[in-house]
Amino acid sequence: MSLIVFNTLGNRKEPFEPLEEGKVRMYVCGVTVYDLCHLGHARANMVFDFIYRYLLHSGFDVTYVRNFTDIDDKIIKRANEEGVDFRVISERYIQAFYEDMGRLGLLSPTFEPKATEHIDGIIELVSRLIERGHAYVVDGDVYFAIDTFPDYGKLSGKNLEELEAGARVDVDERKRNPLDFALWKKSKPGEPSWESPWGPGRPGWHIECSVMSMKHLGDSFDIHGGGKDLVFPHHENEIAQSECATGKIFARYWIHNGFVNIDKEKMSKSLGNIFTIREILEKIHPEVLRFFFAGTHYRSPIDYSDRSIREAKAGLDRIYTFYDRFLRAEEKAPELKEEETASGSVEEEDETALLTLEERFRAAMDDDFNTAAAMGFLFDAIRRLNRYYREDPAQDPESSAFFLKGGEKVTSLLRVLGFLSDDPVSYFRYGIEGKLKEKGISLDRVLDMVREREEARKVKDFTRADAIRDTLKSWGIILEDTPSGTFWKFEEEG
RNA sequence: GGCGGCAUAGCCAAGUGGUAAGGCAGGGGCCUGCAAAGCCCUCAUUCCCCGGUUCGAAUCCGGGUGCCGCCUCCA
Repeated sequence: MSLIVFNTLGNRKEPFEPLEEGKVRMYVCGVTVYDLCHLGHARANMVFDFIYRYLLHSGFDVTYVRNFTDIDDKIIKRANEEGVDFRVISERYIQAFYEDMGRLGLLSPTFEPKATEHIDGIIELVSRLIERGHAYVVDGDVYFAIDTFPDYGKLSGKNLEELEAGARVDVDERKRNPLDFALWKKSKPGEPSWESPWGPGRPGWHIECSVMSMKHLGDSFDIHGGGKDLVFPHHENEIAQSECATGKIFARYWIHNGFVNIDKEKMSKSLGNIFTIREILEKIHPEVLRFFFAGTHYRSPIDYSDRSIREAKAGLDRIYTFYDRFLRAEEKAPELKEEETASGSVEEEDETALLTLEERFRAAMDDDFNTAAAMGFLFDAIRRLNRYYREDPAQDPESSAFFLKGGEKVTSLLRVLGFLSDDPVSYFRYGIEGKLKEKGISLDRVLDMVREREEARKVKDFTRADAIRDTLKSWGIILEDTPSGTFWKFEEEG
């Protein structure tokens, strides 16, 4: 069993063989920090979080680099609008990025370099490209000459004639080829700039990724990732400039994630359907978003809508209900985990299903990180295990032992994908303050009512108990009576 | 116009040429004071259409149709 990944370079699945055995060097294009992160960023980063976590789980020593583009036109524009230094803008959004990604439960990459911290390296790489005849200086700007790289287009599957014919950009007369791109941009007066052999200026967009990836990962490394939209021109250009500078293969496996659509439409500023991560997290638990993303293969487009989120929440609720049962069982009868399995009360089919669970999970993940299939196996296991759950383990130790042992497996695999970072109670009450406030109800009031209802039930005053339950229901609160007490949570909503 | 991708139940979605995972929603039942949660049963003789290859195709090939993405800053 070994990992297969879909490589955009070549457009097919390939066995994954790292340059150095047991070690993976991975670079993922990060964000340009000029605004808050939206759902699309959430998906891209979540997808690579799944990949990162799975590679770690598979035993690889992973060096994961994700950059910040902290100097570019949009940042400058924003800074001008606010009348502040561009660093004020970039720092602000870098902090916001950390907050958002932290809340999404993403593991931190090994390195998170910033473009402005690598200006020397950028100048050096650009100089080398000029020396080697792959770049030329025009009036303070430096361009990469794509005609000097015969492989140009190999990633995106384009050929030069088509590209030139289809070029819609305004043709800059100073470029030798309309598709030549800027490595270094001369700065206009008042713009942030760094000294360089070609005069004051700043790096072009593509060059920073080549410099930062090679600095941390070497001239050649294993995985380079990003959103599908980066294939052309960004990644194509990175390959051109990197391979021309070093004469070596740049990244070997190119992984690109699909887009997020909103109600079947592309997210765009003009449609006004861009949701920021923090806006979404006001309403829904971060893991609901994680579950939502895990449900679709990373290369496919995914459609965000009230309905799809409601369905994702329902699915994750099921997982957390199971997790809650598992924790309770573990607390009640920890010794059962040590019990020998072979027991008459467990169906052979269920026993087998649990024994092969990890294998099936791995096979799915090994097949180009198929999280959706992996989740399917986990749900199958959860359904089977729920049959063996007993409120009182002492009544049926054999079943309970099976439930506990299976639960341990299932929860550990869920954690591989970044789930179960919360405890069940706080999961089910996520956003409680905001929700109660919206309805003008205090938490104490809810707690009192739940207590009062329990009292009423004890004395079999079911009319009173049901009345209270109905009232709570009208506030969107669902009650669950269990032998160990009454539990309450919010019902599903958008 | 060029390049690429996708079309699987009411919805979401996986699917390695061998006889359609899983989730959500729905229906019936068990459990429950009643519920909720959970469990059981049920829910695509069929995978956009038409041909072909094959003993056998959702999976491969050819031709349609329909969506989508990239080619311009974009995750």
